[in-house]
Amino acid sequence: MEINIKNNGIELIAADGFDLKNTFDCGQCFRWDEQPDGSYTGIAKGKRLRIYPTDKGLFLEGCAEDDFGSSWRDYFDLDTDYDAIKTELVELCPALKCAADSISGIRILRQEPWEALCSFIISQNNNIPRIKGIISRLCEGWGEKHDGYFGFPSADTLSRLSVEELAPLRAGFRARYIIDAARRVAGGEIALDDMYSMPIADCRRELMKIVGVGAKVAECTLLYGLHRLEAFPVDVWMKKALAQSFSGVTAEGLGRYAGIAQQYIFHYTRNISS
DNA sequence: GCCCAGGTATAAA
DNA sequence: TTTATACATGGG
Repeated sequence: MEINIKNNGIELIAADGFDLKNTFDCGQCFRWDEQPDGSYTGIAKGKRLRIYPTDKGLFLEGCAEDDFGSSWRDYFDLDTDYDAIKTELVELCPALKCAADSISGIRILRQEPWEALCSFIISQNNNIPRIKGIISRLCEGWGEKHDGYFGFPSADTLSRLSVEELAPLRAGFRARYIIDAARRVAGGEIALDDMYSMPIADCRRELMKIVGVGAKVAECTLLYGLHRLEAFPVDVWMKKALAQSFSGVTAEGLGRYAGIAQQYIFHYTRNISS
């Protein structure tokens, strides 16, 4: 990975394996927004960044060299070769080729586990614009304030709130789920940081102890918050697609990168039917 | 107004 | 074990 260090940011050279729209707007994250000029701005790990294409690659505006090394390089998963993963998946399952081509340059971000868990609790039976709105209010209401923006509130902070105090969030029936998750995580009953290496079946069972966390939210947390690429979130659309266009395709059959294949299939089936 | 959203808890069959 | 329904809210 070649980089150019400039005075106001860092340029990634030949970042053709990183498509901004397919990465930020695929439904895996909720704090990145496309701007009118085509750039994306987002907040992660308590830091803010603006990112846009250049003729040579991508420019990370406002990114200091040490922030790149300690945060963004990891967050964008820049040391993983997604093209090689795609090749492996298509060899394993040739039917995936069209689906993979429909979302080229997607990367699975290394989001923080608590933020992912909380975000996907909020996402249930909800639409993306409103999910983003709720998360935005959550951060502005209880997140740590930085220079003009807010970080994602910790489980510890949220664990001290009551459902009533969370009313301004307008999260509806999900408010008590958020509180339950925050209390179990803050209290140490659910050890998210252990889930990077625990057997995935154990992770699923632990996560589903939280009220409001079912199979789908658990898989999303594992895939997007813990970078467990073998996790395989399946919703009703996916079930239909798997039964029709991808019959016989299962998480077990797809192996260690099932979650990436899932993103191919999800995006592909959403596009052809809308 | 109406439909429905990257689901889940709960109660029935 | 599988199938129906309510759930809070608001975007389109």
